[in-house]
Amino acid sequence: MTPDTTAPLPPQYVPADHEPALYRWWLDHGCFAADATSGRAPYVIMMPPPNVTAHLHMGHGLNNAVQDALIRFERMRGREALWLPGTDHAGIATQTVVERLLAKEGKTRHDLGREAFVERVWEFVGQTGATILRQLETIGASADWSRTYFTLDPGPARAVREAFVRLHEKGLIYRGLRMINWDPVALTALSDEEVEMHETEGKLWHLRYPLEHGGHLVVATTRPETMLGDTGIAVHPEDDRYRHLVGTRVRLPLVDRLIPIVADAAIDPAFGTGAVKVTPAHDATDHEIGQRHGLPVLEVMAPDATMTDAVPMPFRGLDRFTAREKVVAEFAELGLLEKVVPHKHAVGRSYRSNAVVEPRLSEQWFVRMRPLAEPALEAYRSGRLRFIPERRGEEFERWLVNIRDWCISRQLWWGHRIPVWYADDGRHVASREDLATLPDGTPLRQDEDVLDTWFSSGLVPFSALGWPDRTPDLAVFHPGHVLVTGPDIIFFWVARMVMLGLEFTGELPFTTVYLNGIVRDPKHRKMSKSAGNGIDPLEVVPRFGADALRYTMISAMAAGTDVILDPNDLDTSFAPGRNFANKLWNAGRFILANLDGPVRPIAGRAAGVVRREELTVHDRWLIARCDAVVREVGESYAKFRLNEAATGAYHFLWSDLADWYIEAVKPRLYGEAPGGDVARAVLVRCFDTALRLLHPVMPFLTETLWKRLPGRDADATISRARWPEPDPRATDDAALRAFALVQELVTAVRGIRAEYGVAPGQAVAVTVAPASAAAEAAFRDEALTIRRLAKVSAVAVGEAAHQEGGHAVLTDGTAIVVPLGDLIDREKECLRLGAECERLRQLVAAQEGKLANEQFTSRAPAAVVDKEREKLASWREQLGVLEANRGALGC
RNA sequence: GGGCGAAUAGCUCAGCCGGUCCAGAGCGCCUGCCUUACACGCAGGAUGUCGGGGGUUCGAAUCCCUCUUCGCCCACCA
Repeated sequence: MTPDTTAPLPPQYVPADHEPALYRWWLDHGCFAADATSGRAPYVIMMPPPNVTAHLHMGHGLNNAVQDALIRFERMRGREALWLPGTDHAGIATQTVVERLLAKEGKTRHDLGREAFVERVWEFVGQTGATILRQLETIGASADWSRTYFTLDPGPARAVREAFVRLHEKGLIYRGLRMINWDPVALTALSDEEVEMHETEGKLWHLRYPLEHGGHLVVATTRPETMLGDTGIAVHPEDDRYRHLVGTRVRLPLVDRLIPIVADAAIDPAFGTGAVKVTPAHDATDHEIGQRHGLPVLEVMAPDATMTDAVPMPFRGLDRFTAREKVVAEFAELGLLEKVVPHKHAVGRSYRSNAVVEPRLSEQWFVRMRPLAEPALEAYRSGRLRFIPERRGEEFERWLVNIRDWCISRQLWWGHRIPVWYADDGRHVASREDLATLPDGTPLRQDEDVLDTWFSSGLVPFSALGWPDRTPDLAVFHPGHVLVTGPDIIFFWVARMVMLGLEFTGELPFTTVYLNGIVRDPKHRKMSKSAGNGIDPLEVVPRFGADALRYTMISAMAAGTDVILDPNDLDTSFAPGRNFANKLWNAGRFILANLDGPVRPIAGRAAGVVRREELTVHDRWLIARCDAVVREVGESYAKFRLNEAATGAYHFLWSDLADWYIEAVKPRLYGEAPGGDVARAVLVRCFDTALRLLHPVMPFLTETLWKRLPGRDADATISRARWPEPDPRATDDAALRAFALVQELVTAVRGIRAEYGVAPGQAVAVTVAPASAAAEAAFRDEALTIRRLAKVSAVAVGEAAHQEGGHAVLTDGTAIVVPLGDLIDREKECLRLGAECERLRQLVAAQEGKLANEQFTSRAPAAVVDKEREKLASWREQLGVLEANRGALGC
């Protein structure tokens, strides 16, 4: 389908009339497809695969808007741009969601069985995955959908097995009984990163443990229920309070078990009572202490965090928190509860189920991280890998320095099943599918567990391109360039990609990590569906348009800073984008409506090219401004300062082009002044440039308008148009200065008009006393502009001081007066001029002081001093003119 | 307990490897305009001890120290 480029344009931009059709047109014309055979320098961005658990929210909107802006920018710059999209199977998250759905039907996954359950999850992700991709389309994502991957598809799955096997063969993957983080709701092990620490106002219970031979010892604990599993007491070896007790025993209350008191240097004598109960089965530190002293490991808590049969009857089967209360109550009853003190401490919770994580001794698979971390650290420290903003790199570094082994097995059904097979005797015999039977034909049993989702995500920069095969895509599009993601997954994902990429491909998967901010509500809470403060992009796009959404977000976000949006006031939140989109639309509408016939080129050797002599001052000014903006915006994009790029183009379009140039040029377009064809040429050329500069941020609107500019054939697309480059020939300081004076003059007259309440329709006269020949020429050349924009009947050159009227002085010292007859109140005018003189006097005095200071003139750079001298001269000039005026008026 | 960041107009924020900032934007506010592109607009305007204090410097929103208030990350003190 080809968007209709001939239909009349309505005065208000209605995004829904253009965006969906245009997106389809882009797809049909292969605008986003990357070509591995083009030979052009590739530019690759790996899309952080959204979880298939739910629909996208504003955070995704922001993240993908940034990526799309970067990829479109590089595509226009001629790179073979590939934005590789995908979705993540999100093991634990997805399984949790589907289990909740099942729970509503009164079922558990065990009712279905593994195979049927997984089948069910596939159904679910088929729906959400499709929805997510459609959402990305609605915001204009120029991803190469032909290469879309899903982390559980056969390709990535093969990569996962290959990676596992290689790490295993290298001795970097091992299985072992370790203290791990256990989620008692999801019933699975978690990695350290998957545990979120929350500061909690808890309690520290001081419990008396009777000594075997009389008296008692007090221990402090935040988890009294674990005392049922105590197998020792530890004190610091140097602690004089307890030194004599080391080697003796206490009788554990409620359980009636004799346990030894041991000395261990890990104990901090200053904390609590200096005596620590040791529960080797349910605490990491305690486990180490227990090992050092040969204390038994007694499991008192089951995987679901209920108390096991290893505890005495009243506690057996109780939930851990019920057991806690009961233990405390019993201690109180027995007079063994010394005291309870408030205690703030960090409690770990599962990032998916939010359950309080329980340390648990468990047999799991681990990746030995130290050897993988070293090359990653080297890459960062050598500067080959950089972060924006930079300080995020320090977090990355610190994490790698303190890295610990990664628990990668999960007791889930949804995910990549661990590629390990066992014989019946429990021997682990193989890690390759083709060896899934023993030589004698006995079938082997595959490990029941699945891998941490992040194991497969960590491979996507190459697994999505066909690795381990040496595909053409892999050869061309790996390694990639920029990764754009949120700071919350630096460790989960970014670090793993870096380490695994270096390990398996020998290359960094990207060289720049751009961390975008987080979308928050006005109370600075992170937006989320569960908190009820989310904004749905699918609600915003139909109302304001994808371009408005994108512009609003990008312009509001300096690198790495958060974006605040009010979900209760979308009109205000998205006003900047909405208003600007409409402005752009109307500027385009105006320009297109005022074109008749072919438009002459303004540069090059083609026939009919506009000669420099044909250009007016405002023509030259706009061209020079445009060139400056091309320079600034290009640099801003290249430096990832997207907010500066967006707002820079915004001000050029709105202020320079629309407010000044279009207004100045109307008489020529309407045939009331000569040079209409030249005006059209300048207008089209600069508007075209502005559209290109804005295209990465506002793809739909810019394409819609650009297609209608003269000389475009049906298949032309701005998405692959050449990015504007600065043109040295466009530099024109004289024109910039001249038109700036005209602008000053117009603004001054408007100010005087408003000050004296001149009716909007009433023209006034103005007399100017130009401070230089250049100023005089500018006012003469732009007389029509001045007359139109300031509603002036005639611009007279002459002595201004003695005239009655509103006075002003421009920065170059040009005096102006607007005679206003009866409207002028001499007293008021004297006051105005007096105040202005006073302001200038102060500036001049301060500046004179500065320049009289020898320290300044001798130490500051000459350029700075010159600049300050110029300022002083300008202020003196202005002051002199104004004072002369006051004198002449008899103030 | 360590480490880091932020505090600039009523609101949301730019600027911050010192002078081009006599401090900017958007939104909001005030005044006047439906001027044949746009009232999602045009023109004009008001509003800031650049968190407090100290220091370095000829010169500081910008660098250093300190305090206050908010965030974030890391951490096995039970």
